[in-house]
Amino acid sequence: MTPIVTSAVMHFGEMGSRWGFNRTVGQMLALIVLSEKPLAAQEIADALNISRGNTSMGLKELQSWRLIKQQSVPGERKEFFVPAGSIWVLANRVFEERRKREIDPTMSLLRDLMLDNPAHEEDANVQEKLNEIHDLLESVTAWSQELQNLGPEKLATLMKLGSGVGRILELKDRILPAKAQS
Amino acid sequence: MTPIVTSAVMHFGEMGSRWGFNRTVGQMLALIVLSEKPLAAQEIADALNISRGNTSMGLKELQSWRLIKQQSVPGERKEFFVPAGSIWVLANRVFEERRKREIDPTMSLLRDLMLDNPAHEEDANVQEKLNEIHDLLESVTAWSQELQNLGPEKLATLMKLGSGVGRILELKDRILPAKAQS
DNA sequence: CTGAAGTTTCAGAAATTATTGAAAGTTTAG
DNA sequence: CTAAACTTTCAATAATTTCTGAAACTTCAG
Repeated sequence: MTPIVTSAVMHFGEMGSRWGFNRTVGQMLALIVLSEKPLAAQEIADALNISRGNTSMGLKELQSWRLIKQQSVPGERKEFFVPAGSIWVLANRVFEERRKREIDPTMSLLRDLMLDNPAHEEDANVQEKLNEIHDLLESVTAWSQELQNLGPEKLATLMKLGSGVGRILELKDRILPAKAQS
Repeated sequence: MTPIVTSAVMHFGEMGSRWGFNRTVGQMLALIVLSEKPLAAQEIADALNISRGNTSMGLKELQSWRLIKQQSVPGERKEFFVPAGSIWVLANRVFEERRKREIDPTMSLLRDLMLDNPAHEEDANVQEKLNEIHDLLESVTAWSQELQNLGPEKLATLMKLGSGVGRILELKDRILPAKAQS
């Protein structure tokens, strides 16, 4: 590993836990993404100085996040690993996976609690608050979906618009009917 | 605590670590948000069955996230705690705080690495990839800023638009000049 | 079928993170 | 100033998470 790669790998390791996986999994991801060629499990273990067993578990986890995929190299017995797609794809996968783990279970619980009939009078207020949280989470997830569907280029266009989005929004009543008309 | 509140508090505890804080901090946040009245530290410790010391640290952390604030109740010696704002405000704070911890350090490192002059030839490719990651993170954070500035009502409007956003985007060249003209 | 090359599993060890509770600190009423 | 009421700190301990490495497993060439 060149010094630059080493820095990046170390950093992704440290950040790993904040991003939802552990140190070694973070390092492994960085290594695989930055590598020019497919990497074998043993190469990864050697580069990062971790046990072969740990490497195997880490690869399994990265696959469960759909961030890497196996690739057979003709003539070679062992399996090699490469990123599951472009940076944009990988970022989307992380988002999606985190949504599944961080938001979906909460939305589900909130829905259930809202259906429970209140056992106490103070529950009315509580349910209202839970409802508010639920709606907010729903909005945010629906929105991030929308952005994902746009793809990176359109996202960039939208970005350049900046606060212009607010302005467009004010105009939408004028625009959309016109569009419907055509 | 009513059964509904208990369920919610427990759930926020379990999710806590995924959201960036630990179990008890998650429980404390839920309790404070769902409570109708300001809560004293001792009440929180009792309700959650945790030590007074742990409570104190948890409150400190919630304050560092700017999710709760202290409130003095006239005639009372002790301090009480209430949410730092509406659900929308709290959600924004969590987003912002997480961005600071999860994205900003990485962007900063990536910028530095991109400035380093490559020691090896294979670094050229690596730097290109790092650059790509950097730009993506930049886009996403700028966008989430934008959404935060819009506020909840406009976000809702935008939401209803759904995939219409894509369509509007196609029209923007027609719209924005018109706007500039007026 | 055999064994070499490779991978996965998992019990225990190591490392990290969270929690307690007692001691030290702070604030205020009197 | 003193003492009661309350809060914070932090060393020790408990709980949790991660990592290792040896054993079990799989695959395939010969």
